[in-house]
Amino acid sequence: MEQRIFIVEDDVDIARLVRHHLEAAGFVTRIFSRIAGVLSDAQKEQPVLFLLDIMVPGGDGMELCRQIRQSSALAATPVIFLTAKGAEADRINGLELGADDYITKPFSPRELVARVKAVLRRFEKPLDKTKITAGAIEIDTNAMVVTVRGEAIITTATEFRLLEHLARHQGKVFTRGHLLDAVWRDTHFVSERSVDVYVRKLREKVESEPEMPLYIKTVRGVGYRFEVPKSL
Amino acid sequence: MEQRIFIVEDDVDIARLVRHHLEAAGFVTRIFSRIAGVLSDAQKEQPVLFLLDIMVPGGDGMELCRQIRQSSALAATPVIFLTAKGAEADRINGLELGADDYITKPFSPRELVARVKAVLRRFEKPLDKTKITAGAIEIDTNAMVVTVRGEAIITTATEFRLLEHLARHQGKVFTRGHLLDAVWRDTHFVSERSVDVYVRKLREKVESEPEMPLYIKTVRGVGYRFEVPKSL
DNA sequence: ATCTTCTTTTAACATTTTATTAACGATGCC
DNA sequence: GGCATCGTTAATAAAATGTTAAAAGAAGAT
Repeated sequence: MEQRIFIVEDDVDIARLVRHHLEAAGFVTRIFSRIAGVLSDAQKEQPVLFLLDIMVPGGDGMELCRQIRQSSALAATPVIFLTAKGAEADRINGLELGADDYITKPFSPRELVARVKAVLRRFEKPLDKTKITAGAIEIDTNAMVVTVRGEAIITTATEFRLLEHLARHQGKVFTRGHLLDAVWRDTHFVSERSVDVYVRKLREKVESEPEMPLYIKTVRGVGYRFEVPKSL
Repeated sequence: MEQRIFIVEDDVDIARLVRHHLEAAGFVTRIFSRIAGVLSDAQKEQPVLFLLDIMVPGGDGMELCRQIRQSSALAATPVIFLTAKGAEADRINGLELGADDYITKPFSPRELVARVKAVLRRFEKPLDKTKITAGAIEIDTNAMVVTVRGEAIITTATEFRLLEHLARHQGKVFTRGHLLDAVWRDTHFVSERSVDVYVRKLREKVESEPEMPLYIKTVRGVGYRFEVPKSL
């Protein structure tokens, strides 16, 4: 699962250093040396976290943070401030900012990575606490268990997410592209044919006759649709 | 289990930010900008905690705290005061009045969430069931003793907390991150793989066949789930 | 304090499972 | 028929987890 972090920092040396440690920890990073463009790119690339230097040219970090919080697509994305030690740090301490954590320079690589991971952990969405029922299929998102005609079936995490998404929006047709976006973690290098393979796997586990699927229908030229068989 | 927190704070910006961080931490919040209505709504909604600004219009926070303590339905609900910096006197009064903690502004998000969780921990324990039974496993949280198939087993403190947390929420899947947050004291420098090691240790002590665990199941791609074997 | 012992954490390697693609067959549609 | 789309399978690459042991850190005892 690719996790992209946006680093907004004008000091090239610091930015590179931060990038180096975050990438060593498995993150993908993007560096911005000015504020311009950060928001619009973030809408597209959906970073999991922002690391903002408070003193970036072309505006300031706090202002950017406020804008992030006001953008519905990004409001739930955590923000960590990078700040120089001293007086600046005091302002950060204030709640008026909306950052989720702050790191004062100089900082140790270990601490940087630890803080980033800790914040991401806190932001992990709690699993939904719902039961979805569709015909003879029951999906318990809390326990991550699927029951078909009373029997529990075993699914992989991706199969589960795909089934959940289809069943949650039953009746609606999704293109393969939409399913990739909704279900897969990183869609960049994944071919749309993967969806076909997963649909096949789900049909094998969920349908009594995979070749004549009752639940997961294909809509030729478009994609797939989950529906509840009329006979039920 | 949904945990609702009442925020009583007239400064809208602060209230929103507090809400943002608490909700990110998984709590449900309600904001009151005045004291009127807090008590009566609390009777109905049973919040698990109050966050009171000492200086709210329409009365004051201390008075509200006193009323909470006098209401039999709410007397056991913890209260945390939000106070302006340097108001030393307020702290003392607040604690004397029955507040369980106080946070001085400005404060960091991490501190806020940490304090709230700490207070809840303190309050929840005695109220919780002291004995958890799951299949052939018995956990006495009071005595900190675990019994498996009639035999007492010895666990370390961390093992115990992990087992307790899993067993208390049996059937639910937890990510390693959530387990770290819930079970470990300081999560900052701890890798998620530590969870795996502890699961292994618990399986060795709890399962009759650690390689084919019946209680502590792994949910690949997600985390772990505690369940009671069907045969029991 | 110092030493000892127990606990916690990480790091490394082994193992298992899952994700992805590519190739080819089947099917529907004009 | 011919073209595009979908189904199916199996091989391979990639990722997640299991497992162990050793290092680092805490807690207790002397």
